[in-house]
Amino acid sequence: MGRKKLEIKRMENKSSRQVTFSKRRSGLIEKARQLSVLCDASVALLVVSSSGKLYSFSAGDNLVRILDRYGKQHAGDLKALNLQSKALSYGSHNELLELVDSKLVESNVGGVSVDTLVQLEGVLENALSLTRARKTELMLKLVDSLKEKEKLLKEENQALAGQKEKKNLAGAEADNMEMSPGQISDINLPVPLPLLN
Amino acid sequence: MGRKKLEIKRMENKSSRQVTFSKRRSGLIEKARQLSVLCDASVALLVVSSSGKLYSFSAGDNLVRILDRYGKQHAGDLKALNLQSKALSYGSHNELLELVDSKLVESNVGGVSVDTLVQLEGVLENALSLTRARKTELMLKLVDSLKEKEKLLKEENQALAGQKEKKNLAGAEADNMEMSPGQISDINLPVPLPLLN
DNA sequence: ACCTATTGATAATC
DNA sequence: TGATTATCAATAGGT
Repeated sequence: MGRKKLEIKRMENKSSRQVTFSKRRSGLIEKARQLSVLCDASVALLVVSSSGKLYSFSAGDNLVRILDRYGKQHAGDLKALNLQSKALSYGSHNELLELVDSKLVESNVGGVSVDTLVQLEGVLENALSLTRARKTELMLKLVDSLKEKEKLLKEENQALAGQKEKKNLAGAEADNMEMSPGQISDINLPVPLPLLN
Repeated sequence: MGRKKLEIKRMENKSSRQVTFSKRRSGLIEKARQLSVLCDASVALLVVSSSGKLYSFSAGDNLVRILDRYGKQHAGDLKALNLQSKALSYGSHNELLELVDSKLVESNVGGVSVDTLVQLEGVLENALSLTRARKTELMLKLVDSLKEKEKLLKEENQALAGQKEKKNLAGAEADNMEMSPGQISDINLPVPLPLLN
């Protein structure tokens, strides 16, 4: 559609190519918007120019959420491309993110209230803290039970060694552990770790 | 374009909405393809129908690679806003949010989008995930070392008990632990926990 | 950026 | 769905 029929192949003239890129990109975005509105759909559009500049657009839903949905349906593909970690970081706490996103969408029209975001951050962090705390608590129980067991075993061990000494007059070679309980405690993980690095 | 001018608003008739969805989706994809070929660009397109079905298309490059480029580009935005380092450092969320706030006010209309903030959420979550993962890893090491120690103690214990039996002909009352290793393993915390509840 | 001759996309219909 | 076609919309080339 234009003054001349245009073959669909790479335009050789650089300037007209740029002009066409700009025009058609706008047109594409408008079409995407219309599709979204008319048909109640969500559309995400990413365009990378030959010079590497990125243009993104979304309608009907937040772009990140659309990408996330794609990520969920193609976890295998992502894994193959070593992007799994990203997918997982979104996926595992997906519930929360969706909550956050919905709240964001809620307060979208009047401009996003930072106060709302602060509140959401709080909620998110709270939830994560809760999870961490719970996990830590349970793991600490595990560790405690193991230490307790170790203690009992050592006591029994010593008792047996004592008996052995009484009954058997030969020397004993017990207590030959490489790690003392003190050393083990020093591995000490429950301490907050530096974030990333 | 069609027999009648069509207002761009949600089509009420369900069946015609579906037909239009299908047609316009095809048209949009064709436009995307043309843009890619004519202008030597890469295009990624994700469409989610109102029923939740996902359609994806890409031209000029692999879809996942385009999405990945988006992720990197976005990371760049955050970095440009000097948020990345702060987000990754250990500072309080309030501090970070105040920074976000000020940046938002600064570049009010043109710059920072909700998408960016959502991405920020992702960064924070990622960081927290990493911390949790590291903590878990170290705690697992602790647990492993304790289990190893337990195993050694038990072995020694049994050896001593065996010696005791040999030397001392009376019966033995060893192995009287309340928790078997199996029971302890069942506490099993390293498994991802449900978020909130 | 703006203009318009033209081509392209598509709404209604079958 | 798929095909047809009267119309509307996008845009190529020019200014």
